Amino acid sequence: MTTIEDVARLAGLSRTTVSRVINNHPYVSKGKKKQVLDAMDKLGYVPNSAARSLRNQRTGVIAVLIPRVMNPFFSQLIEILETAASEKDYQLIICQTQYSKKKELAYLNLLKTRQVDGVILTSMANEWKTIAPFLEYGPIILCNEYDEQASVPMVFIDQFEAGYSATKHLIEQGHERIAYCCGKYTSNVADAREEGFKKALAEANLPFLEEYAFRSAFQSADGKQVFYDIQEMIEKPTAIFTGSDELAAGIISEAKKKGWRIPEDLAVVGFDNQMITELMDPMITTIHQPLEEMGSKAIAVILEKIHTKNYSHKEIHQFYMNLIVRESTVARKLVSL
Amino acid sequence: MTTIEDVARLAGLSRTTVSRVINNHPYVSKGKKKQVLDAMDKLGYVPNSAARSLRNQRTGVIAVLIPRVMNPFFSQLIEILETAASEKDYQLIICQTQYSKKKELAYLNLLKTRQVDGVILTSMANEWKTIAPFLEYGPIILCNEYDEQASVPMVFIDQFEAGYSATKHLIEQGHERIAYCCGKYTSNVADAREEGFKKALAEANLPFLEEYAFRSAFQSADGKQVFYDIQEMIEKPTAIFTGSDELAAGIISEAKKKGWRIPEDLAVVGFDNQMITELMDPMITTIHQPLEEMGSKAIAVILEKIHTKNYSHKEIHQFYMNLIVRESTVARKLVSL
DNA sequence: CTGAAAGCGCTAACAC
DNA sequence: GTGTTAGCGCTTTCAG
Repeated sequence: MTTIEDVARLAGLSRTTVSRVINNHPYVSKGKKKQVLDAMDKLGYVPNSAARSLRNQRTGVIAVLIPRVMNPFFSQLIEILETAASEKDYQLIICQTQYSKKKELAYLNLLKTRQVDGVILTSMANEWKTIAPFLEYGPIILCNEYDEQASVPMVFIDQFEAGYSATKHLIEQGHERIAYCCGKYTSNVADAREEGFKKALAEANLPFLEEYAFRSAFQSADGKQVFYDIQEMIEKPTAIFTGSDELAAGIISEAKKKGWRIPEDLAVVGFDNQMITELMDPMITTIHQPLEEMGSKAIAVILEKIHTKNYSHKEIHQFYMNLIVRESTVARKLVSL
Repeated sequence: MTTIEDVARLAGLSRTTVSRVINNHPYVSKGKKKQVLDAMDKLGYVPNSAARSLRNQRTGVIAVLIPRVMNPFFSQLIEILETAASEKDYQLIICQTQYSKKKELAYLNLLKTRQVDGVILTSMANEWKTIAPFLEYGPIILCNEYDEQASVPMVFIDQFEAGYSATKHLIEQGHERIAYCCGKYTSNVADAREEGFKKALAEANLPFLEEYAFRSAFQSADGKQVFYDIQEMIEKPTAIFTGSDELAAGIISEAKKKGWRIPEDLAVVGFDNQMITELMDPMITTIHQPLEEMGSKAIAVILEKIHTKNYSHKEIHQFYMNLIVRESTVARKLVSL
């Protein structure tokens, strides 16, 4: 392993001067700078990052805690965060919590061990008061999550509005029996959606029926089950609002296999505007989130926190979504193209 | 920040003893061990990982180089690798190369800077001879990729057989004009598939037609374009072998929109057995890879390399895939359930 | 069984 | 402009 010492020796200069060149400090004469650069080049020298971290008390790494990488929504978020971070010369380390409180805490420990400069939580398994103590060791921000209690920056979309506008759209199509189907993992997120859903119903004087509420559906496989449950009902809903596109796709796919027509027999709204919404037949009406903007904002915000070292400060960065109407809610001939 | 020194002071012992407790060394008396543990507990002490890395010359981190996180195949692979690594107390850092040679090299530098103990390449943008020099700094293995030249462990499936069996299946359905559609990014992978494809054709005395070969299609959007190209042909293929399920889904979705019947007008084979194969209508015939096994093997192999420090040694760990026949190649009533 | 001391590779006062 | 030196927090000889 070649060290700064080797470079200094070969260049006939001190470690300090070499260090100054590495870090682009001023006050190094042109000639010596070149000597250093040449020596570094000849030796193929690269600074040891553990030594730098130890010395500088910073790592250049940010941890992103994510429930599951395979969830397309989250993998898209990772991609965006990674791109934004790498522009700022920060590495991301991806940590899968699998919705486990224990794993989440284990990964928050990265902050304590100084393995990372900050943590981005994209979902919260623990309560805020359990997480708060980690703020002593570095910044934590929420991206795609909201918590009333949390005293940190939060980047998220208005889930209430999302639930509201999707439901309103269904009501405008003449539906009166509308089911609600949304996983409860991102706790507060799901709650806000449900509030929006309820508000739209209330405005139209429609009742919220508990038997039409499915609150533990996450993936496409769960969508299948939801469809079976609906199929068993005496008085079936004619439309359903779902918390993710895969869920919607699962319901649609299974419904079609059983001979249901979409949207005539069941109108379905997805969430996230993933690729699959345009591949399915019918194409899925969904909610589009401005993920790119959210991702860039999240990185900008956490870097700012890292630099200012003021971690405990509530900040709201709210974004707006929009409804994209496709065939799964509006009979094909009526879709505006 | 609380250090080992603080713990030692509070426990009334030396740093050495504390270190011994942390690292579970023998020869620490029960009483003193308890004193140390109590002090650590009281201070909420956690060892600084940069200091440990510097001292131990190991980081406990492995880099996974991946073209794009959003590609469901790769995100599935990440999930599996992450799970396997975390069982062994290793962190994964996910690096998106975006198929760029430059980015790939930049990330290989993590090995030089000692930020990671090893690198898993899931795809190669550069030639092996460009990558080889990095072996001086730590182990590199290929997972899901193969290279004749590479002198390192390689974990992959028999892509030749995959291409062969999928094509043979199409031929058995009576097809004589079969198109080939596979992105070329994972260079050797695609080549092997193509060889298998050609062999199956040759065995059936069918010609390989260059105009039926699409070699730069990756995502579902590319699938659309491929379909348009096919639509323009005078003599259209009646079946198509594709390199990914999204590609297949893109083709099917677009074909249906133009009124084609699948598989009657065009039979389609996907690759990877992703979720989407069962959501589409028709469900997609595809190739299933034993990804779990590959991922576990990859982690086991790289950990072994990290420990033995013998990096330059070719090892073949080949896995077998199997064809899953669904509706996109066999008319619905004939699918065996 | 326990501790003193050296040093992993790097950077930043501080002197000159 | 440049060099000397003192650590960052940890582990590991080596000596007792």
